[in-house]
Amino acid sequence: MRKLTLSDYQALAEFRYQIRRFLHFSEEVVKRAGLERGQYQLMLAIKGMPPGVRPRIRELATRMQIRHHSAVELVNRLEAHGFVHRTRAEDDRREVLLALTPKGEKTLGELALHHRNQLRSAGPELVSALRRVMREGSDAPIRHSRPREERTN
Amino acid sequence: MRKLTLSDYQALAEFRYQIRRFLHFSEEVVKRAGLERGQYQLMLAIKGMPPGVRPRIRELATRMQIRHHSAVELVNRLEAHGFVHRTRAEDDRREVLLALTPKGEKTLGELALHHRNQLRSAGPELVSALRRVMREGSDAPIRHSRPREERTN
DNA sequence: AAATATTATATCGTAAAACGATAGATAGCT
DNA sequence: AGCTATCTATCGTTTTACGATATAATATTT
Repeated sequence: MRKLTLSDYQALAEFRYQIRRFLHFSEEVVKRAGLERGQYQLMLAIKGMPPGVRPRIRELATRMQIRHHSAVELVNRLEAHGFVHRTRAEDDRREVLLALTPKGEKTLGELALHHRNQLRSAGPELVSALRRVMREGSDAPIRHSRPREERTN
Repeated sequence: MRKLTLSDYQALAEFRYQIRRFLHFSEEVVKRAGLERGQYQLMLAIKGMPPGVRPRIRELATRMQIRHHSAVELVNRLEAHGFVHRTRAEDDRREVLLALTPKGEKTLGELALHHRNQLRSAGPELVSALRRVMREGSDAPIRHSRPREERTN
């Protein structure tokens, strides 16, 4: 808990590497489909919104962990390209509700499928990298006597 | 395999959310320490480089999944702030080897500790979100008869 | 009901991080 | 030696998010 060992650093670095690999993959696929990286994620957030939550701008901003006005800009671009459309909420007319257009549905469907497949194959490595971060330097003392073989590939 | 169910989308979206939460946390902590977000990661990559690999620019670019010249710029800024220093490799004088300065070591140490603690607490959610992505829509048919309760919190 | 505060969305100018194109320097090959 | 590949660097640009600020609708207070 006090200080980190070299193995801790390696675990953290490996985890970061795995995340960046996934994100990099994502960016590639998304760009090849003609979208910005955030656009896919926002569409996914709309479609995959937890049940019972209305897809407002603010809600999406939270899910994206960005400021609401950054979400606005993203939605502007998505709408301009016909992936999404806005509708004012009837009850609270400040709210703007987002929905995917058929075009958006189609594009999202293809991209999401790619992503799931990628995660199916890259998932285990990601999990084990994270597990190692969580495990390293735990209360249980590290067995220096028999260092575990860590394979990078 | 063919098409995605709503549950698939929710799983993917939840996973993305968890990742963004972690990255957002990271960015906050890093910025509060006066660094850019990439700077911590690059220092981590130097320190946590797999054993036997020399910390060249190119190697770090790979680990960061960015172009080498983006890594160059990052290193420029890191060096300018005294976190890192370059040395030419003796044998191959094209190579630039990176090393952390004492200041860099100290800053990295603190940040890495925060990150590990965060991953200790947020890790399980991340793992389960990923697990769900991997599991959903598997060969095993989905039991529509008794829908599983998914809790979001 | 008017005044005020709060919440939701939007606009504008700016900054940071990465990129593409390109250059320069060293090493390896024939 | 000359050609090619590799490693690092520079420059100008794009992208993405941000801060500051604005507008509109709703809620609260007096």
